[in-house]
Amino acid sequence: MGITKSEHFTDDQNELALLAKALGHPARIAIIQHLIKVNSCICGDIVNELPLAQPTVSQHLKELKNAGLIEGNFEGNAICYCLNKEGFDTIKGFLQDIDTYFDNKKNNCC
Amino acid sequence: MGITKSEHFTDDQNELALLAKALGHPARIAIIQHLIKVNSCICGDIVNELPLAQPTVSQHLKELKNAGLIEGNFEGNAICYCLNKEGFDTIKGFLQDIDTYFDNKKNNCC
DNA sequence: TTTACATATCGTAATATTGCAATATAAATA
DNA sequence: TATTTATATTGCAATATTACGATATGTAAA
Repeated sequence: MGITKSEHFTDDQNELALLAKALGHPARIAIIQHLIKVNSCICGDIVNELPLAQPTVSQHLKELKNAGLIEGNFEGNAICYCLNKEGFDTIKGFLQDIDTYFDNKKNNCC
Repeated sequence: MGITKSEHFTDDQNELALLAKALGHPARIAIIQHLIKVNSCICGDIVNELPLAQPTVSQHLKELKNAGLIEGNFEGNAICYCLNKEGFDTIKGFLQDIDTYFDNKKNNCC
């Protein structure tokens, strides 16, 4: 079907899945890694960093923005992109739960 | 197209994207949260925990396994599922890079 | 060796995603 | 205002994902 039965899951589960899904493409990972690498916001010219056409990059940026992982603000002629801490904090919370699992796991059948 | 241009990205980027993609569905988040909640491995009966048909759950488990996020071993009649630390450690490494970004960010235009 | 139970695979329909050319929009500058 | 530059939107083709019924496979116990 291709349609996800979101209504059967909790808001928490759906939000985490949306965040993870937004990270689930190498172009979007590359965008985020580039932001990390320059250690700053990127004001314009993110298209030339990626091996994809401009409309495709625009679409990936939109998905990251919709998921709440990046922010984009007009800076003169261009748009300034930054990572959005909130989105990543949600993922971090999930990974902390996983750490707890490994710290406390009772049964080691695997 | 629906086809990802993996060959244009690094192995690192492709691997992270695959891991994130595997987490990018609420059913798969639910499976992992259930493993966390029971604080142990789950030997059988994971189908009844989810609002999806058995073949669908089997498919989701397969994707989590392929991504390296869970492990499954035969335990008598059933299969025992556990979280796989390695996969999650890769994601944690990525999030640590993001922490570094927020700690050191030079330019605060956003 | 049947039977029962758990899980995997196949086949298929519905929908989503990816990518890009063409085009539109928006802001700065000449 | 016209031009340039940066980004977004539209429309579409190719491919991927999701879901499940039907069925196969594998394991343990009767």
